[in-house]
Amino acid sequence: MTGAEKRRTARISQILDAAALCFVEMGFHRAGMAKIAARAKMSPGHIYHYFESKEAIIAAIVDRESAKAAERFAELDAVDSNELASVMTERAIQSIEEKTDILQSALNMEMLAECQRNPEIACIIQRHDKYIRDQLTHLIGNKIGLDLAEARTDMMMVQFSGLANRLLRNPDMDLSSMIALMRQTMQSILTPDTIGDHV
Amino acid sequence: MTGAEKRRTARISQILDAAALCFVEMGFHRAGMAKIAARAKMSPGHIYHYFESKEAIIAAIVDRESAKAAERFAELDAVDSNELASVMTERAIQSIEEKTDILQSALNMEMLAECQRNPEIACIIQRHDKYIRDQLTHLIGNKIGLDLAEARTDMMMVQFSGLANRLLRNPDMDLSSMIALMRQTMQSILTPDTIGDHV
DNA sequence: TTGATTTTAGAATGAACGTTCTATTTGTTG
DNA sequence: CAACAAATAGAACGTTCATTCTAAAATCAA
Repeated sequence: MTGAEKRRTARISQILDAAALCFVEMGFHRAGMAKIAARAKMSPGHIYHYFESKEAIIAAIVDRESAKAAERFAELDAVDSNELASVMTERAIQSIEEKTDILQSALNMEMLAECQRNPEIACIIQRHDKYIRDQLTHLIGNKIGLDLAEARTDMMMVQFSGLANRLLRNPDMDLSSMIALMRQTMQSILTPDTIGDHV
Repeated sequence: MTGAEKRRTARISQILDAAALCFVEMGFHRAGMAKIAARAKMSPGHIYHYFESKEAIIAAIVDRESAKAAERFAELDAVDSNELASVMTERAIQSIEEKTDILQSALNMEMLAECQRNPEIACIIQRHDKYIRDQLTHLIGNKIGLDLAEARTDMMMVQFSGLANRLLRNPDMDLSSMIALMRQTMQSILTPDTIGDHV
């Protein structure tokens, strides 16, 4: 990578990092380019050498955040088949405990709200969602070897997003009982004969 | 109710209805007062005779939409105890099938995004969430008479919000299999001995 | 009907915002 | 080092937006 290319990717990271912070704090449409630029330590005008518009920055953020989530699922492919079910369960619990994921949740809601009126954003989100779903279905069906892998995947994904949603609506909720609930539900989803054959 | 009072409440409804439509289509912060006023068939300035600011309109919308959701749960109090479990299940499925709830989802996401930076909105949402949760816990614990009512309530609420979330992320999803999944999960939640005693 | 009060319209205001433009600095290359 | 290209700053522009202000229309009371 040449010096120019290095600088370019560094600047783009600066912009995306700054934008992500601003978006979490103020939302996509109240975060101004001036604020983003100040945080990225460059002039507003300079941002336009790397991004065509503010919309392009939003799209890039959505893509990056979705890709992050997808990557974490992809890591599970390397886990041993016998341990996979318990590793997935622990990962799920871990994501509840980590405070950092609340920031992620903030962006998630912003993204979901946005994808209902911005087709480009909707497309990005759907692409990553499909990737995660395919990945999980493969893990559950082929590696763990359970039947009805798609139904189990959907249950799991409902569980994940539902939990994030509830933590936003009720931030004072008792985390430990939520974790117990999540552990049990995950085990139930990843156990044979739990799901009826009428699905 | 005097003529003046009638007119007043009519105008307020006009404004809230118009605002709700605008907010669904463009989001809280891109929907301009001019658009809302045009849709409510009055001048922008006139809106300020009924609402102190745009923020106040947002708060009123959040309150109204949350109250609508809470009301639908309150209706279940009148249902016969023996039928309650199946009525709740059918209600859940119905809410998946109704296309109108997608509009509701749009507003929900907007509201959840907003409540992360607007404490007043957060307060409104938390109040209604607590009301719904208490209501459900009462129904499950006292009317149906199941143990571990709080845990079952939380599972149910996770399920609900999770499903709405997933339908946004993957609008082409097969509804009938989702409904089958929901029916089974609801039955599982509302059946004794489903939940382990370590919760 | 007349006077008073409320309701309504619509233009005016001032701030904020996304974007563009011009100029300056920095870095690279022959 | 000189000359050119890329990077960067920051002011300027045009627009949009929430809000305010002024005045007209409508309603009501007596």
